[in-house]
Amino acid sequence: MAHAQLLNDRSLQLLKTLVERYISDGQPVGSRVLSKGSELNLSPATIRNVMADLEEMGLVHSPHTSAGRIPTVSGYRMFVDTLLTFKPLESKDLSRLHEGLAAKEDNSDVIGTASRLLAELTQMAGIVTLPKRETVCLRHIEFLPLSNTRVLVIFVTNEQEVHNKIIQTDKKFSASELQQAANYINSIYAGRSLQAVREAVLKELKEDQQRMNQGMMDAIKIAQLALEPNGKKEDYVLAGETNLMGFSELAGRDNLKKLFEAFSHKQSVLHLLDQCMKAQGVQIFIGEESGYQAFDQCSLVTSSYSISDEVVGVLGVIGPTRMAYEKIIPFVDITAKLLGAALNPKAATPSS
Amino acid sequence: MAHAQLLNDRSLQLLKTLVERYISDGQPVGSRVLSKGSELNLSPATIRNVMADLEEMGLVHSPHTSAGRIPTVSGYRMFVDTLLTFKPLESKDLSRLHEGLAAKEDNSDVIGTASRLLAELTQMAGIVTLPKRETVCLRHIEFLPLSNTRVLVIFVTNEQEVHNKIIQTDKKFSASELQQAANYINSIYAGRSLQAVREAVLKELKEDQQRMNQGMMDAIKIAQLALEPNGKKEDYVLAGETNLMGFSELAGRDNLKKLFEAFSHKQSVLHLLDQCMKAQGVQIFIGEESGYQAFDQCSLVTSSYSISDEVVGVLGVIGPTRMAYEKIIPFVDITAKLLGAALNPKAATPSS
DNA sequence: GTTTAGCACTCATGTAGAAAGAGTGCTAAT
DNA sequence: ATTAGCACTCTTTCTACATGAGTGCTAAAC
Repeated sequence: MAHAQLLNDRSLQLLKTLVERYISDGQPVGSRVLSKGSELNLSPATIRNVMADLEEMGLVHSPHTSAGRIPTVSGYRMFVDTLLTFKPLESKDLSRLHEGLAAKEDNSDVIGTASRLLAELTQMAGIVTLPKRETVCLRHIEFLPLSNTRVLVIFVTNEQEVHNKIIQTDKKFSASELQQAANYINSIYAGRSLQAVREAVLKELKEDQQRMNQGMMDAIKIAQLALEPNGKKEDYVLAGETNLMGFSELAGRDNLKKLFEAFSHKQSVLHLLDQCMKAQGVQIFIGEESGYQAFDQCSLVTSSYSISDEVVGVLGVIGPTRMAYEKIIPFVDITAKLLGAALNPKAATPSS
Repeated sequence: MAHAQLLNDRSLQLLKTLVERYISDGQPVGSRVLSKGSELNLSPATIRNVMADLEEMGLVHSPHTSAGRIPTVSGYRMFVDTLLTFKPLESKDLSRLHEGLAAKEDNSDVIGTASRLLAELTQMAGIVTLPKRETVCLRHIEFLPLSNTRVLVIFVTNEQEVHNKIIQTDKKFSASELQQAANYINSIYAGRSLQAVREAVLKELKEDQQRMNQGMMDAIKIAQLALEPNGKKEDYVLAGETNLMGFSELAGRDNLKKLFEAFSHKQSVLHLLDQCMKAQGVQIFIGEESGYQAFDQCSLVTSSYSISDEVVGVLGVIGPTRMAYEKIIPFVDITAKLLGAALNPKAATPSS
């Protein structure tokens, strides 16, 4: 029977124009407009037949009997995967990006800027995870005594990232003892990766206790506490959430509320972004595909970004499923590349 | 004529019950319910007369001819200023507060906790500014060379607050030169207030150039750059914004959007909070009183909080004008006191 | 066999009017 | 000064009905 080739070129062509139309108008699209709006010269009746097929295959669906069709998640998926024809970035957007993400000497808030640019230029929400390098170099470490056995640890990594934490030591140390310990650690381990330092310290603790004097022992013990993996506080910078409040399709019920709650809990969002990090290049979650109810009405277009070929973070755009994928996808792609470039240390050549 | 004593006790009593009623029900309240709901045994007709008076005075207003009355901003103002009978905190709220704001050894995120507690227990949005002390003590300072003439400055203030910034120096310094400079500054200025250090450094620069050697000169110059007032980055922690999305009175039009945009710009909010800081004790902005359009539909109940009698920040609650002031006001008041106590350094007595 | 015209049918949307309900303002009686 | 009574206004809700968009199906046309 005729069902043998349901998914022929013509159906796909029609699906494509349907999705495009729905994205631009936001209204269910009927056979009439589709008949006029497509290259194919087909009558509405024929279109209706095709539509029935598409609906049977779950690519399209009707809110009610006498409305047009709107794409389902699978419909969108097929659209972005195989039918999409990308549109190049508008040059004004491109120049805004270049201007905002130019590699700067002063380490101003590039991540924040990227997020804001994503939001501003797409009129949706922008999101950028903080870069997290696997290999973090210890540059310098410092211990300061606080009350009792508490010690304030400050350490600098990767040339200019400052971290600090408070640890509890076994016994009370004086300022000068701590100073000595820090000197010891700095002299031996500065320049090596945190990971390596951690391992070396643990090894020292286990094996070589005999041949060390008390000062070295103390230093090693303190360092061990100080460099304990830090319950990795990943984080992201969100911008333009308010843009999402303009979309009527999100406004319904407490959709918007759920979404914003997800934003402030961060947990699930981070998990979602983590998945995107694994995949090289642009990654897209449409509606329920994300697996998080709060995002049911949203699509997420992301791309990982890299510093000197090492993937260190993810950035993307959050908006209604009905978004202009053909523009957004290249946009996110380029932004990721520019951000990577802006963060690249070798780009810190003297300028101006 | 009778108008001579428009604002007698009875009118005020009626205004009070009207506001209370409107706050609890959210519906315009008419003469009938007011007649039954008040101690005074008055007929609806009498009430209507009083209402007409109150309306004439701008304390109350009618959405349309045949609806009841709702309080105007002035009405609310009169209510909170002179009519309000506070309700004590519910004991479970109180214990939640104590539990969350107990003075802790580890400097966990007390500010964030306070904000979240405010939000959670009031079911509105909580806001807390970061504490900003006038007298900040320099504890320790450190300089690290970066590329070229850039230097990473790390300084610790008030026992355990770590700050860092990057400065541009005139000439390139080696690590050991910087180390010396830091030692010099630490040995002379540690323990004194930042303000004092800044002044002393400037004075040295102007006057005593002769009697110093090159190392001291360098140290002073670097310190001067490092301690330049830092374009004060005041900030606040907001929590539970999403609670605001539940209130229908805020949802109308793009009210909510404006409000959230204000939250993310921070500027105007900070200015508003600054005003609250000046006034000791609880401060209230009702609706338009704030002067910011975004807050037109909101009320803001704040209180400054202090560390050892020095006002260092503001905290508060943001919600619809129709909020339960009689509970919120004492609540904010107590929270401010508890937060102050939790931040008090002398509370860091050894425990557990 | 595919495409199309025609037609009955469904369903959302919009309009109009009627009835109900709530609350007021005013007047006159208490 | 207070209150009962009453006419009036305005919102809300419901029904009925028309409109229009879009469909599914069938039978004719290509």
